[in-house]
Amino acid sequence: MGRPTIADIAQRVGVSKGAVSFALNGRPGVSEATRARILEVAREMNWRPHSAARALGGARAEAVGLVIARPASTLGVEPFFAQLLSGLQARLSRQQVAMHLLVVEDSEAEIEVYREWTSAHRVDGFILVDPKVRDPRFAALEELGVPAVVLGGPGRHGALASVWADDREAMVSVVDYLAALGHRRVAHVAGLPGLRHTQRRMRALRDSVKRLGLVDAVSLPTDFSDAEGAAATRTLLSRGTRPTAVVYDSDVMALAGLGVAGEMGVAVPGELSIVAFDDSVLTRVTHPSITSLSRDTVALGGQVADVLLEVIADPGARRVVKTGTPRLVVRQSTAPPLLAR
Amino acid sequence: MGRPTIADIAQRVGVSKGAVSFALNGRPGVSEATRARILEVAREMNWRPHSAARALGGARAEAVGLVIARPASTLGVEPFFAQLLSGLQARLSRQQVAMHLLVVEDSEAEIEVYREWTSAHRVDGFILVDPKVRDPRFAALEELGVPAVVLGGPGRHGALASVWADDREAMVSVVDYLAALGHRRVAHVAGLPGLRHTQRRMRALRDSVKRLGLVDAVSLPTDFSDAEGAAATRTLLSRGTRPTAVVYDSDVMALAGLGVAGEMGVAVPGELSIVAFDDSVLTRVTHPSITSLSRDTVALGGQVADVLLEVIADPGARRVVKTGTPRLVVRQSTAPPLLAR
DNA sequence: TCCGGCAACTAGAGCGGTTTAGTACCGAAG
DNA sequence: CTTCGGTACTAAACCGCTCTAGTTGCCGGA
Repeated sequence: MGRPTIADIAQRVGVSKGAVSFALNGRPGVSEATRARILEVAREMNWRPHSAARALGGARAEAVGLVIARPASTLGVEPFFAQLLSGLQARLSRQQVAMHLLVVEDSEAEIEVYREWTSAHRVDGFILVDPKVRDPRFAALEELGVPAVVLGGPGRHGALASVWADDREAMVSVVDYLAALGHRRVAHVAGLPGLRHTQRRMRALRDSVKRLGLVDAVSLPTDFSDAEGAAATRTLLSRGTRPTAVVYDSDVMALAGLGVAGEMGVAVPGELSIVAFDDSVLTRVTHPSITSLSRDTVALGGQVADVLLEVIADPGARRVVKTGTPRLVVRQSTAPPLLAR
Repeated sequence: MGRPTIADIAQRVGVSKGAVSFALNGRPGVSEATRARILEVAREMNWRPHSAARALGGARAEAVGLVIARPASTLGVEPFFAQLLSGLQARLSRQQVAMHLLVVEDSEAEIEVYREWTSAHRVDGFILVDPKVRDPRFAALEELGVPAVVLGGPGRHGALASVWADDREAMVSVVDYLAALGHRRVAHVAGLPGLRHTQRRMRALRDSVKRLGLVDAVSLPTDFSDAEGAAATRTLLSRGTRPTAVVYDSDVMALAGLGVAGEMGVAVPGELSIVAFDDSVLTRVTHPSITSLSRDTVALGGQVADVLLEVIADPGARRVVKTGTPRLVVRQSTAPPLLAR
């Protein structure tokens, strides 16, 4: 015989399948004596629920979906995703909720996966990352009527819940700090240009530069890889008038930039100050250590999980949570520019 | 009406459910004309299979499971997992196979999850990581009769498939290299002591030291965290006779060790050579850059996925794949010891 | 003309649960 | 003694799909 089913239990106890179902799900309809007997036999027979069968009946899948439309290789490069996963898992696994993970080519494929997993009751909700400027995924998810939470904001995702950090404020605080140190030419090695938060950071930089009367405000978009981060840094440092400070949209790129500076004989922080927009082990252990905007990505993952579980429990709720604004942790890579004028 | 089912299609086309099922699954039993008509209506109605219903009938879940028994926080710290995931995803998503991911407390909980997901047809197979010295998970998986591949080896996992790298040979090559440079006191900041590969590395170090007639061969176990890596380094460097070279079981710990050396005024590589057992962006971009054993973790993930898919396709197959031995990439953190005697 | 064989299709059981409608029984109230 | 109401339980439908055992109709061959 294969795995025991409730029918097997029912037969052994001498009751009907229905009674067994009631007993196992702790709902009324059986006496305490019978319930105890059924539970005992179930344990004895090593019975376990068949989630597919439950799903057929319309029950929860006890899983959430995370579909990422990036080249699979970026998963490994950026600590961000790993930490996010880490935070998500910490919260989800406490409730015995699993996570369905898939990396796809593009948003179109991503939407297709949303459709499939939803109609197959494979997951109870989705986590949407990397919101883009005109993002077709919002509408798709709303149309499916499936619980979802958008990581990154603010607002404007229709009725979807979201968890977001204030990128604008963060960028402003960085530029303010650099300006206060005496920097007048600040450059920005940005991430993927299609992403909303990249756009927000670029805009915040431009606005700050104007407000503070600084000279330069170039933002170079990249794909977040160390290679493009290094290339962008090389471009910036090869110019006639170099920036005296560079803000990187990720810690990996900042690290790569630091390497390029060393290679080109540009002293950090003497001739060039470096700020990373993301904090991790990497920024702490290098020499010089890198001044970073620190946000607790693991905690962020936890919050996202929380909000998603809430929305799943009560699909009416529209939660928009703003997480703590990343705060600047000053380390050795920033200093007043030597040649301030 | 909710989502369309094959019954809806059948009604619309004017055939039976069975005919629709045959048509959609490309099996004989319907004429080409009918098949075309059914496929068209299915597309028109935006039909998608309900995987739970299929799973009930015993079909593939088109998903594999990865259950990790480590504190969720380590996921974010170590590039290893992120890269592994990256490689796994690259291969799996090509076949539209998803991944069920869960982080649990301990091996016991892990085994329980194996039981549940297996009996619920939630996944078609498992990837087992971090094989331990006396590991109850092998027997559990075999008993369940579910396809699985063990990452780490060699052999001795009963009938389970495995993918492994030769840790012993790798460690030997490191110690040989250090000895050739003139080092006589080599220390080892190891990973979790319960893991098989940690044991193998420790044994390989002891054997090499004996074979080469070196002086010292201490291995300090840690939990892979940067904190314990730093602490272990502090311990080693506080001794009366310091090691002149330290081998770290992970890149994060090597980085932390490098930081500690700087903090204690120990010159690298002058007074201390550092080797990392894992390669990633981290080791490349620091100053000095760190000599590392480089293995392509992303490719490793791909191989694991391949083997698992094979074993799922043909459960009889017992595949044991040995991946390329990590090779030493020499960078700036290793040099002959200044005070060789 | 009749029969065998095959292609094309149908009916319906089955997968493992959940859930609803219905039944049997019991004690208390009228 | 009947009636009511509640508890404890059963039988069976149902979820969406797969798959087997039939059934039908048509064609070719003797």
